Amino acid sequence: MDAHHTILPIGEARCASVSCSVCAALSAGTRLELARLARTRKYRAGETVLAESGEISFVGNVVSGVLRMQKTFPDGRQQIVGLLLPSDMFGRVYTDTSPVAIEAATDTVLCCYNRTSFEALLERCLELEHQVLISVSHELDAAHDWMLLLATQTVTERVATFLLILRKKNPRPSGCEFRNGAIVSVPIARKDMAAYLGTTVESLSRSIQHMARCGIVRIIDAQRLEVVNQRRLLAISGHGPEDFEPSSMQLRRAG
Amino acid sequence: MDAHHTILPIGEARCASVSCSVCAALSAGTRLELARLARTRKYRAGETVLAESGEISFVGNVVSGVLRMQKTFPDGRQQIVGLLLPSDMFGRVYTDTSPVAIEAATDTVLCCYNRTSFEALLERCLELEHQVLISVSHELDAAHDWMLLLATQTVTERVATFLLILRKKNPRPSGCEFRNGAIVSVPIARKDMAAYLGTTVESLSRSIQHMARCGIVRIIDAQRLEVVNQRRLLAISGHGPEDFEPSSMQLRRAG
DNA sequence: CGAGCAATTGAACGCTGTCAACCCGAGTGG
DNA sequence: CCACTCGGGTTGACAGCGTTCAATTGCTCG
Repeated sequence: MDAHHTILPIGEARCASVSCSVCAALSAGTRLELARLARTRKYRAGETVLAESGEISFVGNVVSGVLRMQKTFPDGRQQIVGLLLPSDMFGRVYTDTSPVAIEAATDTVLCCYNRTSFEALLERCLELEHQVLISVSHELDAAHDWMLLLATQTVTERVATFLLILRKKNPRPSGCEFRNGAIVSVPIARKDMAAYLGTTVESLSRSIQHMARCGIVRIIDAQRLEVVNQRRLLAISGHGPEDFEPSSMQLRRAG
Repeated sequence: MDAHHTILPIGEARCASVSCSVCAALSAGTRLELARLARTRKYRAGETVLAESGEISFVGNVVSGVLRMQKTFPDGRQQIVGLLLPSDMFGRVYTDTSPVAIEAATDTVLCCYNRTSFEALLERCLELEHQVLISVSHELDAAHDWMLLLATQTVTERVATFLLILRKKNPRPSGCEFRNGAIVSVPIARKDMAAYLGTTVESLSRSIQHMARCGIVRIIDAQRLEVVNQRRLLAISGHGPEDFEPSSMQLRRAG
């Protein structure tokens, strides 16, 4: 209904299929077929990409920005069940309606494929279906991890875990290694962060300020935190160092 | 290491492939190939089927009993991230190690397939990979639903939701329609129920006893509850009637 | 400059986890 | 047959974490 977002033909942003985690593992031929289907869409922060229980007319992957997958209760309570960062796939195949709402948490550029066309391609390309299956499996793993976090950890533990995840995902900016490499940029607002961590903005703020007073992090601004004492951050998170080492991430990539 | 469980050749329990949700959608040919791979395994309550971070040597589906998928923190806190009831699939393809522990919550009979053989079959049978993809997608939906429950609902709300889910899954026993049809059998112990609902046995007990005092349920024994007032149970759960469809009899008074 | 939003801070209440005791049925062994 | 043990389940008292309500600050935008 609302057409605030823009749809561009290919060519504009030259949809970065190569940087999509699913596409990256495909053969050149399949990737070419995918590229033919690709359309770029841009959304402003707050706009809805796919509505909860709404029709899924397209799927795709994030080029830039952040999408949130969220579910809402009849009484209004809502929870973010997943964040989608650049290269992540969104949408669902073989299903008509989306079980979650997908919204732009920031201004966002997406690389989209018409769902039925994508499904048709799936039928022909075994390797593509293969990749999609692996992608959904990883999403399931992430969901299980988050269930553990939501059900057993305190708010401060969750915040610590979230910061470590961000630190793992955001490869340190070019040239930064020691102190500067510990700067974590939070790509979303406190409100979304709270909804993702299953708490409130107030409790979230208290946790962050508390960690700052303890000298664990330093607050540069609302979106940027410097990890001053990573050891204590790890201890607070309740995880072992192995859960956030860059090496463990690369091992999982292989299918 | 522990070989308490028993492995039987086919024929014994005549692995009920037809009652497996994934297998049911397959063609006769594919089903036959699957049946050739099938081996029956039996586990006693408490035994481990697949260890967390352990090798996945086989996959399969539940014939009878209940499996729990659980994750454990370094400090010992643990959370059940999913229950597997008869006809549900367990295990994971294209992955060497299991991200969750899979344990028998009750005495259990499984229908198992060697994982590599199963994967080889997947490569040949598009429809099977198709079904597995759909199965994992549904698991993901369930995980998202549960995240919403864990993060936003109170313990009593979770209990109500859980009972309604059980009521939906367990088709009413033969011949029972009205009052008797409202008897929900809880297939697991309080301890597992608490771990699944992200709470403690004490809080769980209090919630159930409270609902009993309010005349919403009647406690027959620890494993069997009668739903006396389904309307209030639905109201407590925070869901609309549509979320638990088969019980749409409630709305029928108008026509 | 005022409106509006994001973020923070303070105070008080309440849900729920923790610790403890208790009940009860099922084994178990004398 | 009884005493004992053990595990599952229930109940009570209590403290604490976190939500809720409320107020304040700082910033952007019109």
